[in-house]
Amino acid sequence: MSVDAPTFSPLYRQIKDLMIQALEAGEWRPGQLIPSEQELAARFSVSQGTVRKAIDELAAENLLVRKQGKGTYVASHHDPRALFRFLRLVPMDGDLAHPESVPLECWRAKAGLEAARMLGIRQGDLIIIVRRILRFSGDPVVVDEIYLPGEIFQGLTLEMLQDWRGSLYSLFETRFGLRMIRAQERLRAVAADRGTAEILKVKEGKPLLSVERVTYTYGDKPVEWRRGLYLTDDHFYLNELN
Amino acid sequence: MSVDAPTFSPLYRQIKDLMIQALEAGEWRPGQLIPSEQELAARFSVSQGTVRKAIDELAAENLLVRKQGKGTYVASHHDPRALFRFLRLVPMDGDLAHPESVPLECWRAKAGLEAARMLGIRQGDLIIIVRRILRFSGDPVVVDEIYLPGEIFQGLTLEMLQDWRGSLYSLFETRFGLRMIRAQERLRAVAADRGTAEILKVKEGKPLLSVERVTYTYGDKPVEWRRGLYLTDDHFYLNELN
DNA sequence: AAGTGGTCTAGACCACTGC
DNA sequence: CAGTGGTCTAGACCACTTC
Repeated sequence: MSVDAPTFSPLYRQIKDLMIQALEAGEWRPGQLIPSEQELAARFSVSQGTVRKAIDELAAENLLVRKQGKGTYVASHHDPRALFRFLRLVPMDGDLAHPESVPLECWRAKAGLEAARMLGIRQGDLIIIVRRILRFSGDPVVVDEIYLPGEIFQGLTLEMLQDWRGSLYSLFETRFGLRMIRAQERLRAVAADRGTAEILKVKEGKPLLSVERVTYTYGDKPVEWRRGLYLTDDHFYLNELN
Repeated sequence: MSVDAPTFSPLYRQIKDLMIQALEAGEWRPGQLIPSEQELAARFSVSQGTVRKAIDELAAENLLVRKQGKGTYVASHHDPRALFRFLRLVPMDGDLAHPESVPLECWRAKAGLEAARMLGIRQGDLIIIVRRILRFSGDPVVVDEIYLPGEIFQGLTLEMLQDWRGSLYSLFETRFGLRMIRAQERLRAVAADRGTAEILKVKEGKPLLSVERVTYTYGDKPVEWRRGLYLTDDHFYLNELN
């Protein structure tokens, strides 16, 4: 009853893997221009069309960004368009104001059973926990609790978070060389506990949208686990089903 | 300050549009095999590679399904894999039992302001409303209220819904020739009202996940508006962010 | 004008399916 | 074996950006 391993890997996929290695190794950094298709074709000794197909897939996975006439760039969370790739919360009245992140706390702890499982580390390993709120045009709408593996995020402090202008992930990218590739979210409806209710200025028991997210970097390695509680009176979570 | 219309449309995209027309006109029906790439290349007087790129995009949009060695098929909601394309609710304990749909009511009404706006019809136009529940291994988990334009769904009855084995969309496909292409969902957390609470066997005020969905057919035409209330004690809404 | 990605073609060969 | 989609190549030309 053994299942055969895939016995055939097309050339363009091998090239793609080589390019992922180059990205992972930091040879090409976020925001930078990578070599032209012609150069890559020469480097890997394949035709331009083959490199092209590899880049096509990497662009579809949001690892690279093509710009006609200019070249191909490594995707970066500094790009303002990247912000809403993971944040699906939208104001009900087309108000496009960017949310403002307000870090509240940042402390060290030992990983419990659940955090360890979600982050792929051992129970008892050092983790860093961040609490922050997200405000839309001044009003607190989201309370986030973010669990990070201590090994990767050594040196992260509340000050660092508070001083940073930009998204969390753009900070992670520049300070820790971490690229967030994809994420998985599990949504449920829950009742607001006392503390959360106070922060969001609602009554205890208020229905909130609970969003648990595990975020992965290269090689499907989990590097962030967070739980957000969203107040959905004036906002909703928008999801496109294709 | 005028914005230029896209002044250039590549050949493969024109071919793609022609193929969408063939799908829309019913020349190729769900589940059927379409002509081979060679035949299509001859029919449209382009190279196979150009047809290929058109099909690539249609396959990426889930309108077509390629099967190596066999040919290219028109996607169908009869395909069991299609079921979970739109239903993102997953049991917390990897229980893969398929949900069971239980239609409760089906009646005619005139479209109110909101239904008319969502369905792109005029206020007062005939609509059909369906109420049903979804059960996972016997337990009611979802209450759906579904609004359909009367013009398209003439003749839909509760009996028809109850007799049907399979998903709603597969019924719509065979009985009304309607292909659901994509959908948009807006999620919020709400408190259970009296009636819903009774059906789901929970207390009034229980936090529920409200899922509003607008579903589109060819040409981005909305043809269904539904609101579901999901009980998320033993299930969650799973979303992949890529 | 030079360099980039984007399109289009034609042909060869590979992998998979069904007869 | 023939027919299908899948891969790979080489070359020509187009559209966009920059100098």
